[in-house]
Amino acid sequence: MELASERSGDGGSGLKEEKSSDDYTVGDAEDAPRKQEIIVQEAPAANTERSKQEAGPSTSADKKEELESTKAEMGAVREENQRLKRSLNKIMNEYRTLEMQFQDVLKQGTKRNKGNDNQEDTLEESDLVSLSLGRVPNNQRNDEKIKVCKKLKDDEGFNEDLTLGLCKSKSGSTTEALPNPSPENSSEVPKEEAGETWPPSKEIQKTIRDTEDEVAQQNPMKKPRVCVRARCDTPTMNDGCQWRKYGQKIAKGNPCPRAYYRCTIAPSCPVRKQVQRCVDDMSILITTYEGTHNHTLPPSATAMASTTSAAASMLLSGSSTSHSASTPSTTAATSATNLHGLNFYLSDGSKPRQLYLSNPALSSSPSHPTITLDLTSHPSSSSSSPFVRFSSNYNQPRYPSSSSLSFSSSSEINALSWSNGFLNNNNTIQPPYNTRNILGNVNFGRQQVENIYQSYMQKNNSNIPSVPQGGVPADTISAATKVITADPTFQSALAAALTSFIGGGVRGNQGGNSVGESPSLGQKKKWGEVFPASNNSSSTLPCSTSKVNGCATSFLNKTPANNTQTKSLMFLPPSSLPFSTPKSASASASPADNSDTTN
DNA sequence: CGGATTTGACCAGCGC
DNA sequence: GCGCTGGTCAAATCCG
Repeated sequence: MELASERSGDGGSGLKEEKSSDDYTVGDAEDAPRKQEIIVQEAPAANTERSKQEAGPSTSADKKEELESTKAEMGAVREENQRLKRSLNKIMNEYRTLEMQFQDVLKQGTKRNKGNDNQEDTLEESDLVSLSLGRVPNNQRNDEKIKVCKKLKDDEGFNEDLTLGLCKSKSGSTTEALPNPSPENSSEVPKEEAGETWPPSKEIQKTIRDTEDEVAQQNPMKKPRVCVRARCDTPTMNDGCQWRKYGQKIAKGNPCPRAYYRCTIAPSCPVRKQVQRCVDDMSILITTYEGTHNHTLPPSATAMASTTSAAASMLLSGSSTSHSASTPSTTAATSATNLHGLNFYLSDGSKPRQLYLSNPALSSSPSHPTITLDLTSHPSSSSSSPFVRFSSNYNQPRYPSSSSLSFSSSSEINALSWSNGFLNNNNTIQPPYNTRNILGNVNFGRQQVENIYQSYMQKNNSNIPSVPQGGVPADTISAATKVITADPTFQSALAAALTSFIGGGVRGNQGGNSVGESPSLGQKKKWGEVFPASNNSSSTLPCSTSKVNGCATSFLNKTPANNTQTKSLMFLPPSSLPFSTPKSASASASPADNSDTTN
């Protein structure tokens, strides 16, 4: 009832109409039980009404009519209920099938790699559903995952296994799920303005702003934000984009000022980012991206762009799904998201949770859905299990969902380059979090990651050179790869995320010949310029907007020392990293690595 | 001199 | 309605 009206009344964006049946079922699923309640509750109410009427002057014909209409109504609701149940069952069957495939691959991989798995992270396993493409220590691990699945399935509020970790998407593209099909969402389509130079005329700027305002008005929901947490000693993180600083403010609760940047690659690009040090750990740089690039991105920026884009899309579609909930504030909403073709199910939670956002200031915008990409290692993970984690965070009760996608190396050996590369420290100060809601937790072994990455890059005709292969059993890799590549949506989604991390490292591995970098961006700064002497973050805090600008994030901080350790995936020598310098917007384009680009 | 950065002022949203 | 806060603007300043 309420549900139906909300759904139909959501016209404006035309989004809902495009939602796949799968998406529907997510929201509907949750509502199914509620509908039953309603049905049950309705009957007595109707009876009461009838009894009142009986006492009154109404005729028996009227009563019959009313009774019949009520019955018909109930019947319709029941039918709808049944339909939803069937849809859910179908989805769950597909999910289980996929899960089984993964389990098989994992078992194969486990047999070959026993002994390397002791280093596996000891995260709150019972709370994480991990789909590991890498090494999985033992079958027990799998059992645990299955248990978790069951546990989740049994979760109250869910009529039928609604808490999916990963699910093949049946719906259309990510953009279809965007509530607001504004130009921002068409980052892949080169815009005419892309060739224009910044600063556009004031008229143009005004026009742009007006347009944005209109869009904003049409969409009460504010733009989703993608928050990237990374250890970084330099004031800003290099993300391959060109940024122009337009403001700085000291936010409440954080002594370090927050810097505001605009994307200057295209004059009309609405993308903005905020950069601030984490108040809890000054070595952590929190970069928040908002908006979607409406222009082509330099190769170096596309990786993170797709990742953040996907993350943003996840938020958007998640929010749209949440809209379907009849009582958002109380629902354990399970939202599905099409993340580059991959459905990330934002699993429920009775309360909104702040995951990984250790900087309240950055998450203070109440109506900004925020997804956090935590590139710092996880506090409770072992030293050899660095994490890169996605977590969405809606600051509203209506978005009580969170999800995480973590990339961790399972074995110490294979984790070397990863952990040393981008996930160097483990002393991240992060708020305690409840992983109960984290359902989609994917662990990848390095080799698997590389294969996925390669596959993705090939698929996308990337210039980025392939990753050198390591010594992981080929069939293990191929098996995992097979499964992954068998599902293009899964592949693309994973790749989108992975490339954002690997990209810089891989390119850098080319010893400065990185093809993917765009010299045009003027990022010709040398390592020394980027990482001025001090490794002491406190002295180089962006707080004071020092002239040091580019930051490859801590991913690379330890790189030089570790280059010799790994036989494959290594992170570049600093000199090959085109970091930005503070003094030029064009220089602030950082083709290197981790970046952001929101879409 | 042109472009980027800095920084105080201004505006809008939100909570009380 | 008022004050607080986040976000943005734009003149001043800096730098190559």
